[in-house]
Amino acid sequence: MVHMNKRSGIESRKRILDAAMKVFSGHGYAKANMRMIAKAADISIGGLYLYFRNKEDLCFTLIKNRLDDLAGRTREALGDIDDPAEAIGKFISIHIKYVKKHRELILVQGREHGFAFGIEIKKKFFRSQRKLLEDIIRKGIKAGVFRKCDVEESAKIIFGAIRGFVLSIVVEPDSLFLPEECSNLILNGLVRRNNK
Amino acid sequence: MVHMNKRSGIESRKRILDAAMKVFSGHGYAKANMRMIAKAADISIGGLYLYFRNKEDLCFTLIKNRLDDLAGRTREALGDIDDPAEAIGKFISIHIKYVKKHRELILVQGREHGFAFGIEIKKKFFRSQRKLLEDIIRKGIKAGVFRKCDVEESAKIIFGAIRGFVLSIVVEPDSLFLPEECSNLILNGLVRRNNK
DNA sequence: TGTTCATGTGAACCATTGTTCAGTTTATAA
DNA sequence: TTATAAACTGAACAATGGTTCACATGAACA
Repeated sequence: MVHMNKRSGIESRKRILDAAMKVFSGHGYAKANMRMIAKAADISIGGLYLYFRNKEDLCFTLIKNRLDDLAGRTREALGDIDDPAEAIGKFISIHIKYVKKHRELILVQGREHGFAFGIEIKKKFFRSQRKLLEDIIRKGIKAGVFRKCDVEESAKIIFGAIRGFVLSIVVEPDSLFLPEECSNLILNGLVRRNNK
Repeated sequence: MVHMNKRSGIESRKRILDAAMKVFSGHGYAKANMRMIAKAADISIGGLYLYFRNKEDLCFTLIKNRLDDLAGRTREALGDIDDPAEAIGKFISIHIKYVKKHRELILVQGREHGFAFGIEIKKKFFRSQRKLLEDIIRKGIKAGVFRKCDVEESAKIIFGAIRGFVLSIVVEPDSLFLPEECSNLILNGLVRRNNK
């Protein structure tokens, strides 16, 4: 056995995160174990604990990174859009595209294992995303584009629907869920318009 | 210790299912263990295995029962509704109400533990529910009430949205998600109608 | 009374797994 | 070369938990 130890700490940490991502994704939190992650990261079991307090901390870090990333991308993308309808469409498409790219980790977050870990961080994320939606809706109503409605409740419902799209894509990766179709439904509904 | 054994088998099976429901609901699949279920069902650990092959089989039976029940209720409720818009509303409200009643078990199904158990049964359930939606949409288009659209894709999206409502309610039981508001969005969309 | 069998028991088995810690290795600098 | 500390190792520990099995119980019946 070749000894490959003595690498830079920062690099090892990254390797562990990458490996953990793969292992958690492939097996889920409960069935993934530290030995698998250690092997995948080409480090010893004990080595893992140099960089993460425990299994939970490791998974938590993974989730937090992803959520922060998505939140940042969303804010950024919405920055230069004025049309509320277009903003809603963008909001939806960002989320759908993000899922298709990071399907694996979302599988892990699901409901996996006992309860509440990372629940706080997730709730915070959801709240901030909903706030963005609320801003768009308020703007849309003020501009006369959207119908008058309870802004908070609507944002909650729309974000709920998006969560459903995300979940469906995660569970059935082959299903289409074209962003345009999804936002078309949210924007225009199922009922036929008079002027068409 | 009083010996309470020698009860009818069928009754014991029911007691076990009730107990399992409570325990799985309260702790999730992974953290629930056979000892807890045995105690809650007032039976011995070994006794559990007289009625269910293993932990998975026990949980699977629970889920299957619930899904069959919901599928039956849906079919029944939609039977005597002709108006497509009303049918969509009913479909949504049935699901939302069902979740609020059986929140616990849905928590268990989530994504819990490794992979695929009960996945087949769930997929079958989803397929059949989507079929119901497709029928409603097709009828609505034919009647000129709904806009022309890809029926299958629309059903998938709407069912996806409903899944999101369900998930949101499960995770945040306090949130409202009024059925009327939800179907209003699905039916009419966010954008303001001309005639209003 | 004695036999049968469905029903029930729970200690014990065994595999798994998160975590620790006493010790090893190597880069760096004095 | 030697000392120091950061990086790393993996056997061992301790707890958990699904499952089994040899045995017990009691209702029904001959």
